[in-house]
Amino acid sequence: MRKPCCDKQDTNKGAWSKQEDQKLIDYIRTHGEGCWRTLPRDAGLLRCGKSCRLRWINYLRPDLKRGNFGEDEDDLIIKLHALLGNRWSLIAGRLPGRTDNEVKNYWNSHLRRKLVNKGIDPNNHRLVHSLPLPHQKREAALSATSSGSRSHACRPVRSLGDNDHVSDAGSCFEDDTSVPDLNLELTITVPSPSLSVAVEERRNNEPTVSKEHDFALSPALLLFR
DNA sequence: AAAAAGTCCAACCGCGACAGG
DNA sequence: ACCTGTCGCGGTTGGACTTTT
Repeated sequence: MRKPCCDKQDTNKGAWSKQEDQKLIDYIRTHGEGCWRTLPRDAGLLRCGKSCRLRWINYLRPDLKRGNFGEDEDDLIIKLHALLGNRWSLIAGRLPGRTDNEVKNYWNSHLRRKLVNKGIDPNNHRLVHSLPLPHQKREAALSATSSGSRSHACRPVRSLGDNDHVSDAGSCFEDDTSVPDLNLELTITVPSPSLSVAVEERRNNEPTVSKEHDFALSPALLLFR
């Protein structure tokens, strides 16, 4: 049995108050991020570290770009999802000012439906052969929302066997029914330091089976660099 | 106008990865 | 090599808000 991450009886849960936000902001401004475990106590917050981290990353960080997603961001998310699956942190990493939670929510509430309406299966980004009839569209769209069929989204097909072979890139584009117009080189222009680091690490070290790294040398993804 | 249904999003939970002892 | 603590991620939930009936 795993220990709880913190002493739950002494922590607040639910929505954050303005005072709590301010305490967290003030503390991080002074001391920087890090050591989420001790931060709540040091900052005088009755929250668990996880909760503080989440609040900061998803809501309080000064570099967050809030507001509606643009068409270009939509396209980019769809393309990255086709490539990476539900690895929201990686996808968000390509969208400056967006968080993984925000991207995930946006995908589940908007983009899934958008794809379904275009006759594309959001799970594997392939064209659905029999497009829904107009009266069926709404039903299909609804069933694709987060509250409809929660989860079961696309994971890139991988064969992580003993040799750690990765086949992410081809997973969603294996046949002619996949989304045909992906042009990652044109769309993605700003190299991510973190991704570059990941790739460099992978080059310098022994291969490891790691969530951060296992896609890094995928041929298609090397286009990002 | 009110109830029901649908949507959105902040926050929580559980798990895996990883570092350090 | 194993254990433990911490962090980060993705899945899921709860409830506020909006739209439809």
